[in-house]
Amino acid sequence: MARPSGSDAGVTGPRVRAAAERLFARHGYAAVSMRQIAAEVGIGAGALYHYTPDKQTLLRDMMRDHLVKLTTAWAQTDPGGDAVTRLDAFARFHIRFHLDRPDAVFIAYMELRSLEPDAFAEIEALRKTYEAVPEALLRAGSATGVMQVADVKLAGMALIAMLTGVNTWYRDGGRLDRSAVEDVYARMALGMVGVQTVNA
Amino acid sequence: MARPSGSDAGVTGPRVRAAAERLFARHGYAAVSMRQIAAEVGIGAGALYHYTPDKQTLLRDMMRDHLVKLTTAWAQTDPGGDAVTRLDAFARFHIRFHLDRPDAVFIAYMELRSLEPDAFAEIEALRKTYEAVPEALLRAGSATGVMQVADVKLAGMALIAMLTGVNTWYRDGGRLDRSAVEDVYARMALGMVGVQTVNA
DNA sequence: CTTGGAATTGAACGGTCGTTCGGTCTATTG
DNA sequence: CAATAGACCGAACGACCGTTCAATTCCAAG
Repeated sequence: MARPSGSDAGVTGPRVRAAAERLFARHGYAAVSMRQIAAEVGIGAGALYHYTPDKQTLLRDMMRDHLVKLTTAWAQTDPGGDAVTRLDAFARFHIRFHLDRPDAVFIAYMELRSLEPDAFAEIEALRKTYEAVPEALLRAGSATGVMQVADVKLAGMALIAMLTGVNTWYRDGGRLDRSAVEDVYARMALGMVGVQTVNA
Repeated sequence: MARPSGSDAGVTGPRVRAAAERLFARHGYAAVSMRQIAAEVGIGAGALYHYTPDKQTLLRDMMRDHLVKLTTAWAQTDPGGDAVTRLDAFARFHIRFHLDRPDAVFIAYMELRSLEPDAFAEIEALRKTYEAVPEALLRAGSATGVMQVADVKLAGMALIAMLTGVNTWYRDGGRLDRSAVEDVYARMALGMVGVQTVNA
């Protein structure tokens, strides 16, 4: 037998990427076999090669897609205006975006080491593009004196690490919902750079 | 041939653990073979089994050692006294301890998924023990009113994520040395919970 | 100087890996 | 209704996996 009824590249392609994302996030790139991905989709291992030239490209494409979406989504969300408003918006955006796609986030952070040199360089550049966002924002707030930032670069890294950390513990249906978490973190983010907020 | 001259379990054992730690951190547990570890130590793969019953135990022991050392080291560093002093000390301690053993830290954070259920439960419990440290500390500062903490649990997680994040970018010989990094982060940690520090 | 245990080798086990490919069937096009 | 394009199967490739084990050699104790 071959080519079973109902087969359709337009459907199978996305399912391959989705299955790979789930499995890579759960078990790690190296620990997941092409046969496992294929089984999840319900096809033979050989058929995967209609959708990706190899396993490495599957990973690379998934990381690039995530990072490109991340930066373009912020560009569309950035409210502009004063630095405090923008920082508040950034903190909330980052948490929301990351909580919406935990698997992609996990992979983008943890599988950098699984990338071969070319792919690593590409992905690393995209990551740095996003890291420049809070940095520019803090620099602006620092320049106008509304924020007290001892070191813009460090504060930017600290901010991202703090916000991304939400993904390690947040679970839907827990004590706080997403918007409550956003509130608490936005306030801490502002406090971190010396902006006091009302309502203790 | 067998048993070459100079062989010594007292020397080889630690070298096996060190090689495994380096390789697991660099490439991930699943991506490292017993043969690679053995080659790094300069012995055959079979000889590894004099030092560990299996690969999984190698990982488990390494994670347990790290987390036990982490909590006992804080117990010996905790200055006691008021919450602000202790939080400052905690931030500095966490950064220093983590920068001193980046491989062990990386593994403890990233290879939880590589642990089989029993091992996972043990390691997870140790991790929670340490996470309770900043939480208790923030609760104390919040109770006396010297800190403004909207949510103790979240602030504790945010603090740890922020501090651990230093490991992702810090390199010796960079723009700032360790104590300068400690200064900046300790200040941000205090700001995060509403404690303003002098000297903007 | 002998002897026994410890450290190690290297071959071997069954299994899985990523990837290739010839053949086969289905859906679509003309 | 015939032909073509392409989705898929399943077997096969060589390589490597974690682990075991008999054989071998070295070191230390008596």
